[in-house]
Amino acid sequence: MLSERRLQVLRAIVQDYVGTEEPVGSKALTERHNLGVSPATVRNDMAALEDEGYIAQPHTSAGRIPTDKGYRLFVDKLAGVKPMSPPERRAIQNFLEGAVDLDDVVARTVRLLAQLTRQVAVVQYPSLTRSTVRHVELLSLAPARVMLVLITDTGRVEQRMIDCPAPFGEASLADLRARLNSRVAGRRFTDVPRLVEDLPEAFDIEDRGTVSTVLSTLLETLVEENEERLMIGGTANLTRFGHDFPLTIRPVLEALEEQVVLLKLLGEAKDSGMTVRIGHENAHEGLNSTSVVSVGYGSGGEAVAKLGVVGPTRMDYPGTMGAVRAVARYVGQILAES
Amino acid sequence: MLSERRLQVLRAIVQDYVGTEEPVGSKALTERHNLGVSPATVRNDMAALEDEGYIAQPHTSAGRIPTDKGYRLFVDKLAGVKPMSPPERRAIQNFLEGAVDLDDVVARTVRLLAQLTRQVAVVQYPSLTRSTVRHVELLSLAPARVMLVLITDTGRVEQRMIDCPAPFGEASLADLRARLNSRVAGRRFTDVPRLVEDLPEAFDIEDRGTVSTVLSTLLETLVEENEERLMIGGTANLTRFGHDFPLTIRPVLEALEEQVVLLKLLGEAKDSGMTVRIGHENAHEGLNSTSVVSVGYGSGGEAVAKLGVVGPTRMDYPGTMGAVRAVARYVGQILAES
DNA sequence: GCCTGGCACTCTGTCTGCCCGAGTGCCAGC
DNA sequence: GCTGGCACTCGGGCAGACAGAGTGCCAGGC
Repeated sequence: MLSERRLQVLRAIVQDYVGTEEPVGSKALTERHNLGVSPATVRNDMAALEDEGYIAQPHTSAGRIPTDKGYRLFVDKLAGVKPMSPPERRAIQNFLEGAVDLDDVVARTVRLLAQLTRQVAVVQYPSLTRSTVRHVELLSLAPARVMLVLITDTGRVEQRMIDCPAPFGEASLADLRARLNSRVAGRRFTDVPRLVEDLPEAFDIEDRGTVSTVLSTLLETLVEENEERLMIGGTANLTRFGHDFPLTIRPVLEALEEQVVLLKLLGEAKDSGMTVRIGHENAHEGLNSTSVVSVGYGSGGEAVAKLGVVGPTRMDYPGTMGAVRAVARYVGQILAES
Repeated sequence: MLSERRLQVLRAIVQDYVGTEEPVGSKALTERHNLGVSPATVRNDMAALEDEGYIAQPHTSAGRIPTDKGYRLFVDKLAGVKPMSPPERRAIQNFLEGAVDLDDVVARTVRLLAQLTRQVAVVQYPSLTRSTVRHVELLSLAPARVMLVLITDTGRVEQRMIDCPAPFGEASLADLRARLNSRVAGRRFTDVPRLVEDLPEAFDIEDRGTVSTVLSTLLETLVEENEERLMIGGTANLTRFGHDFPLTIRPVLEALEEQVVLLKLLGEAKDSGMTVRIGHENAHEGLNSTSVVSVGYGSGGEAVAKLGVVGPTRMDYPGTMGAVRAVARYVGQILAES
């Protein structure tokens, strides 16, 4: 177990390193922090911290930098979440309130997060699987061609073109539309399959094929995972990464281009509360020198999607966590209102 | 006027520099290209080319590199467009044909372009202003709340929430929906305002307010320019830019994040034919050391949007132009089919 | 027992001087 | 107008020296 002072030393090292980007030595530490002890004592503490694996030396006779394990301890025990100041909160709220539609909400959220944290922001679109159906619309485009439009409570709209096995009259279509909506409107996606199961039986035999086709398209749309879109922004902030660029930045950019990777990344995060993955805790190799701070957000009490930021392990964790949490909260509010 | 051989020398310089990324000297040139003259002669030609501003020396006693003006001449006079090979064409077609909806078409196009050219790809969504209306749907969500869904011939769907000034019956809504569609379905966006102008007059006095509100929302949606979305990809290719990164890459990343900048960039390109903007020809400062190759694409003979790539001025112009042209052509085909 | 000041040691980053190679410009000759 | 030759310039790479920062350890003091 580490003594109180050693934890303080670790905290000081993390804070200084995050600020200066340079390995921090014992002398500088005592000068900048009121530890009440001399550099020599701090050196002893540092040696202990190094033995435990919390900090490391890039090379002999350099200062120390925190390891992933050190950051982990810092985040878990030594630092809280820095709340946003009232003016900041107001700015966030104002900025998000100007949004005109869902795309805009997401786009604004990305910008905001990127600006506040000066890092790369990732925002997942409110997910279909968690939300409820507001309305299903069926449009006849041709005798045997129907367009399905699904509107969700988060304001998202999905459309699918359907080629029917047989021509389908306008009356039958209206009938199907009415029955469908009375059953699924306001229901959660996960309940829909059960609710429409027996629907084909209510129709004439010659229409059943089409009804089934429409229903299965609807169900596909509901579960379609590749439709989990997301938006990223602030990649220019990657240039602040370190001085040894190309090698560091390239794999990160590559990872960010792969929506699949990002979705998995956000998916791995806890559903509730904030998740911080530090360095090698990230499964994806390209992100081994980054940390990901993510949190769920949603219109009700429930999270419908996640958002977060990707930055160097050497990041301002309290500030970043504060910003992420605040943004998630306000986005949730905006979604609930609209 | 430059002699034939001097043009050949310029062409050789561009080709070598693009290949090696290093200033090219007279000796290397004569070795790699069959110019039929000695290095000394080439040196004289180089001096002339430098006087004219086509090439430059990074410093005394280094080889020469092309200037923007040199690339311009190269693109205009010295190089053609390198056609894709049949296998490449087939690969492009196969890859694009797998797309399931418009989003997917655009996403695949971006990936494809980025991979083929190994540069940053930018694809504009088929623009609303050029296309036609397939269907307008109105849904009553609450007594005084209507959702407008606009479906375009390119498969794009836009939705807007409308708060009505007065409650609006289901019958009136159906009436409006029918009248609206009979007038605008299949028509170009630009014609819509004229076509719906007198529509409110057909309704009872108490409904006119709502009808007008709906119509104006529709018109807004049609012209809404900020809805000109685009997608980019291949930013990881920026890391191949040069060895002096941070300074070069940062402004480019920043420019790429600004949709407005990119839209303007594509907007500046000619409507037909391929546009190549080299280095300082780009209005945006951050892109002064990049070239942009763009071209319009569309489902019919007409361009509905643009796509292109952004790369270092030192790029393989013939190859890039070939890839951009080929992709645009096939995307056009895919859009026409769906 | 813990903290402290002092001292020797190590390593990095930087600066200097040096040399080599690549490339040029120019000139005289064919 | 082309060519070979020659002197000149400049950047890159390498070795050595040096200053600065930081450490580890030890003996002494509270």
